[in-house]
Amino acid sequence: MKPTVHDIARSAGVSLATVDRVLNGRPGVRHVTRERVEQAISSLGYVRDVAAANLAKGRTYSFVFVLPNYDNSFMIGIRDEVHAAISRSGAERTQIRIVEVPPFDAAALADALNHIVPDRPDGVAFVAVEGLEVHAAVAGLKDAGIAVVTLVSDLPGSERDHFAGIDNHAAGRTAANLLGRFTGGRDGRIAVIAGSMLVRDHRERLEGFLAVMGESFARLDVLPVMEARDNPALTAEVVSAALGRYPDIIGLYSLGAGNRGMLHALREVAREARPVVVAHELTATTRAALSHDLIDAVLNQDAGHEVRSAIRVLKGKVEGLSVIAAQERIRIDIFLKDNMP
Amino acid sequence: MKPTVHDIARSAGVSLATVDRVLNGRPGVRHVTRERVEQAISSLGYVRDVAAANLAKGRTYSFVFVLPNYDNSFMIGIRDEVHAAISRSGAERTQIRIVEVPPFDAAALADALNHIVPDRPDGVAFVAVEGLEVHAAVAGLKDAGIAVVTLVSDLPGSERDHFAGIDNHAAGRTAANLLGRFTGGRDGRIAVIAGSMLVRDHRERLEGFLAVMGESFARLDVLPVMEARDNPALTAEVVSAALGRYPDIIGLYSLGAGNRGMLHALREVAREARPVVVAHELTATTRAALSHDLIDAVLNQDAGHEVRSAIRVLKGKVEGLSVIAAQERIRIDIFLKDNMP
DNA sequence: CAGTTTCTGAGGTACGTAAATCAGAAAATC
DNA sequence: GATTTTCTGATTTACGTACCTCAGAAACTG
Repeated sequence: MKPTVHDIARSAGVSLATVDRVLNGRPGVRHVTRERVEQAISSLGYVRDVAAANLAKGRTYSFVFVLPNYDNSFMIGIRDEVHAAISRSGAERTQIRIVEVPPFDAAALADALNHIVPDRPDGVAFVAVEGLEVHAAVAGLKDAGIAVVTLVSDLPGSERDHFAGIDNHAAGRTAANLLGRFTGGRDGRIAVIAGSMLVRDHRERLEGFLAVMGESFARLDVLPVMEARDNPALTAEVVSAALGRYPDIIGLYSLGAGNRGMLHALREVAREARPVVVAHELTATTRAALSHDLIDAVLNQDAGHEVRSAIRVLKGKVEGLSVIAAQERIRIDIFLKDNMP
Repeated sequence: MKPTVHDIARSAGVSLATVDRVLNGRPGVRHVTRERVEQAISSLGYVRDVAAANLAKGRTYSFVFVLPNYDNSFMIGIRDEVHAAISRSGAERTQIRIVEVPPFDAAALADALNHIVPDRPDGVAFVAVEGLEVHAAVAGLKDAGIAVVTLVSDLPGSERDHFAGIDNHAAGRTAANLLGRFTGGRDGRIAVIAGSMLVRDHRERLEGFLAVMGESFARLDVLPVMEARDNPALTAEVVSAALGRYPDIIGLYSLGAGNRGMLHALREVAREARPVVVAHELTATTRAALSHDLIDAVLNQDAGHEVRSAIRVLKGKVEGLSVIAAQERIRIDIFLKDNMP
């Protein structure tokens, strides 16, 4: 059956201690001996029994999740999922801590990350905000040998090990494709409402959206993006104003988290005059709007999947294991009212 | 830190052996003592360390996957995923065996399931075909204490523990919704091509499709479903004939696995006269067709997710553990050319 | 060649649980 | 009251790995 360290020791003609030294990269093994052991390992197809190893080590992985204390439904969902993971953590030999930081604040985020280093956790997951200080903080974490994963929002060019989130550019393209087709050949204007162009996700979504609009739906006239900082009242106002000013708005793309406000504005429009609406993130709000035909499609990233994936990847990094790539790719879910989960 | 059996023994004032008897339902414990131990377990919040337990037991889970030797891309994908799981199984204390059966053959499937019982595996996953003998076979497996999961195609009303697959009714509804909207207000006919109405998945998809077509898109005239047993040549012929006979076909729903044949027929139609096409399962074929605008949307069930989910659920059943419901729900993925993974 | 350093082997303990054996206590039976 | 049965406790071994100590061998150093 499955070969053990004992089998390797016997096969290589060395003692168990030497095998252990080779396996765990400890010093005190001559080069030739090390090679003999490695030869035996690969020829027997030995794989370390992670469960037994963890038991022996008594190791519990310690991870820190740095999350913005931003109270939109999606971020609340992320926090809930982390808490769910924490409640399961007993059985999974993981200890997870949440650190909250103010949203959209690179300095505060970098500060929080820097403060984590002395605790020497095994891994850190955080929602990235762009900024040189954040890049530096990531480098600091990596220098301390801490695994780093970005969550929801990425930090390309940094030393992070992995990004657990969606391709926002592709999400924007998908939104454009849906909106273009759902408007069904009619001409008209398209309004885009965003939170802030300072946030990478929103910017990327817009880029993708505009690209496809230009390529495939030239008949549609995309209005300049409206930024309303995901604030419900402001969003409602801005959307209302746009709909009033341009009666030929036949499509609306809400790429941020301002859905509540947007819906408020939409309800004031007569049913048959309502534009086609594509929004992001399946929450109680968007779910209800989907079933009442106020929103036509919702693009979603599965918060549970993202959080679980981040944890799996962190564990994998710590153990030096490979991950199942397909399992860790976060999909851009499209929900119509008929395929809501 | 995490309480162990030793802590419980101490807290309940009994020996380790007694705790073990209670934990593993072994006889030889007085009622009052058992209660004292259970009290200690719940008050300390003890959870058994599954890794340590498996190590001690030396247990390896043995599962059997019963799959049709049906060579469409999707089933090949399922088999590949099972093989991938097998190759990982060393590290996961699982031993997985594949049994192949002829497709759409209830008697052969039941026979295969019955033959598995004497091997006494811990769990069985199979692609269901309807039939009384299959229900009986499932009952036989359950009587033998074997966990049973249906994969891709369900067997409602049977004693199976879980279904790892999508809601095909909802998939059909989603297809109708997409097709209805993508045809953009135009009138015309819709053609539906299926494998066989004898297969539950196909039947359910059609039901859902027709329901939404009737509810929301009365302007579209759905032609009687064409069955071509997922045979490429036959499918091509049937689709070609339909497109020739009804020039006003503006939408096509391929709910089975006959995509290759359907695409062959579609390529003979001038680009601008092509209908809107919704198909199932993201394979190399449909993926290419999506990027070349031959297919407009693909509904997909993630084979990898289904297989991994089936294994997780089987393990959970054997261990008497609960599963993360959200993680085990197989989504109906919608892929446009922009959000293909 | 004695002394030092580097390598290797042997052996043990530990992790948390399962499972077995054996002995003693309590309860039931004769 | 002696015997049997049922319950309970104590103790031990095992699973596969990690990690520690100690001793001795081999290889270098001066």
